[in-house]
Amino acid sequence: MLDNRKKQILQAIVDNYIDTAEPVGSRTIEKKYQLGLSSATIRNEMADLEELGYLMQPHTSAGRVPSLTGYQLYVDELMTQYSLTLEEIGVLKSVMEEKFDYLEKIISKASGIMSDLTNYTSVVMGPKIKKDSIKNIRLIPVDSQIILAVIVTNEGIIKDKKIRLRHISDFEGIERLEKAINSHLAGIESTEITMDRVVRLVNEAKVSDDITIAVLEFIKECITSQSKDDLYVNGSANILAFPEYSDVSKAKDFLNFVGDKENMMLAISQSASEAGDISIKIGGQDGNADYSIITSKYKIGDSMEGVIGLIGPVRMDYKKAVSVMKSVTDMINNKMLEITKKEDGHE
Amino acid sequence: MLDNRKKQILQAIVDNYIDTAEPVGSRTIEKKYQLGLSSATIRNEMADLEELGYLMQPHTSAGRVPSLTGYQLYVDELMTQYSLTLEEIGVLKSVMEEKFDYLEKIISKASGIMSDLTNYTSVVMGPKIKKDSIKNIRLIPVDSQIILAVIVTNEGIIKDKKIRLRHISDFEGIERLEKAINSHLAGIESTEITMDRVVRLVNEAKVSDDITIAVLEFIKECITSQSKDDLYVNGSANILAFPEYSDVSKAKDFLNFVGDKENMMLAISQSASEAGDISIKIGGQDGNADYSIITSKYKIGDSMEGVIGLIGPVRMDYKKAVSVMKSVTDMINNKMLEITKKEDGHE
DNA sequence: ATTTAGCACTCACCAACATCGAGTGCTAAC
DNA sequence: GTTAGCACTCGATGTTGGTGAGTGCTAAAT
Repeated sequence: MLDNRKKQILQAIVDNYIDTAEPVGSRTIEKKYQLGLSSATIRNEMADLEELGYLMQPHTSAGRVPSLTGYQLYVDELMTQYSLTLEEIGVLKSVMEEKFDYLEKIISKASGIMSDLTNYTSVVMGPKIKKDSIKNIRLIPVDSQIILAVIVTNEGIIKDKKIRLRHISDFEGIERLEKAINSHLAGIESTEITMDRVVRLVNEAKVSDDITIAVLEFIKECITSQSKDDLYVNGSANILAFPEYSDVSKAKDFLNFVGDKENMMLAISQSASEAGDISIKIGGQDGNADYSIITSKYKIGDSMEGVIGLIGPVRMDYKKAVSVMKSVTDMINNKMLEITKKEDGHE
Repeated sequence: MLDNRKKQILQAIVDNYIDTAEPVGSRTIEKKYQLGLSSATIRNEMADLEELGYLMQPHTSAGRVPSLTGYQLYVDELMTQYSLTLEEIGVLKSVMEEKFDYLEKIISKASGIMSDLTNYTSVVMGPKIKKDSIKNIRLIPVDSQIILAVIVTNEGIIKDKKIRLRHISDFEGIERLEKAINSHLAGIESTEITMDRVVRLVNEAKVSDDITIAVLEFIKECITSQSKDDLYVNGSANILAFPEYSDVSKAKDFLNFVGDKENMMLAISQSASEAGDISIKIGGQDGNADYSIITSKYKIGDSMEGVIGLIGPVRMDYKKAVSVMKSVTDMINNKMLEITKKEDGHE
């Protein structure tokens, strides 16, 4: 479709624009990137690229700026690899050497690292538990009103939640419910939590509905990972460093977007679900969006998976972002392995 | 010290400046506030007020702006009461009617409401548990590596934490530890958690040090309220709406300040501890601060207390902020009463 | 048939300059 | 003690012309 020379030029333009945030002109390309072409030729090619929709001109006598399609082509075909600097590797290493006990700490640290290294806004979604890897569920009455529900996965990760009820008296019932849930659990899907199944459970456990429903809600939450508490956002103030957000109202929009956790979870999980390992969503596709979202899935053994993401201006350093994200994903995987391995060694 | 007329004029100036964010001149005061004085007289008084240190002039031919001491006098003596509008009362009412099960939900909702109503950044610190109101502590091993530690207060509020250890085998030891802690608990102070005490506990429980230390750490956290998870910050993007933060670098400083939870907890608890019910800290006193912090304590029965706060530009609508804060504090108290009453009815 | 040099043209950006007006301080009259 | 009047200050706003980076086009060079 696009001949080689056009691609080279497009790549140079995108690279340069990502770097400088300024429309790039033909002379800049001629001097900075030795393509063996005169500015006039580049000029002609640029006119072509504009006609094809890969470039845009803010005004007649300005340089060119990549269009969304331009960025798309860039991330799909043109983008080169970025290698982390020694310093960056150092930061990652130092984190690798820290001891982590809990999933949450790793997750939140990962988010911090990502935003530190990229200066973009990072977001990490706590893992959802895969249906078939729940080792067991415990229901512990701690008070006359509160049950602590705990899910333990095969990998030894636990999630817990307090369930508050009007009054608990039927302790044996809760025990029966615990048993009933554990035995019916194998391979439960969130969509399979139907009234039917609930009725059967209630019958078996002979415990009041409200307890059962609350517990099942919790399980569903773990499977679909829809808890706001599991979302870690970092470095949203970074956005202000980018000239495209020196307009305060734009910055405000952005911060409101990133601050709204529901919204954010939706955006992240949508973006992630559509693609495989790493997905890049270039601004404006949601209609309301002036920024790009890069997401990557991480896995904890076979039992859990979650998503990490970076959000920044459309003029984002995609190659750096992608490479940092890969490293962080690896880091999470390794650190989790460490935690879960520890247990295996002992049992 | 200050005669009445000077106070009136100072009040008018502060009120107006809070409203408009613009230096206020003598003519404005003459027209907007009927003090029965000509602009010339007001001018003279303003010159006096400036000499006394209550006002400042950005430049020779501009109006006057309150100085920090000016604000201080204003909040101490001059500030009138603000009554919430019907609309604002409506918002609060609608929240009052919602059902809340959990402390955390109320807390986080309260934070949201506060920032919505004032357009400032709100922060709510989860309550710390008073030492003498811990009903009991439970240690529940849920896995070969994890103990769930749960504190239940007299009011029926619970806090819990996962404690991960290398390997747990000594289940009886944990039970002994639980008993030992519960019996030694009466009147424990965070400062009293010394090596000494730990040793004694370990001796009594005959369980390994690391478990004991981890559990005591958790208790300490609950007593001193030093958990980052219990801090809810809302509406930090609001700051961008204020002209004093249209300078992006200032806005960035602010957002970084508010985003740093450790920092924030320190600032809030310092501010709150110094005064009684409501404390107003006017910018700059920390050296690094360009903004004001208003804090108010809330209580849950006799067993817990926490802090809510508002952070905004020095030119803050103090009267509104204070009144909203009072209402929200009341709301928290009432809602908590509801939750804890529920239990009393049953027991 | 490309590529390139050359040139006229466009347009954002900036500095210099003038203008405006809100606000002051001071003096003199009330 | 208060106020009217006036000269003065100084930031904000608007205008103007120059500058330079960049373009598109044409004609010469390869």
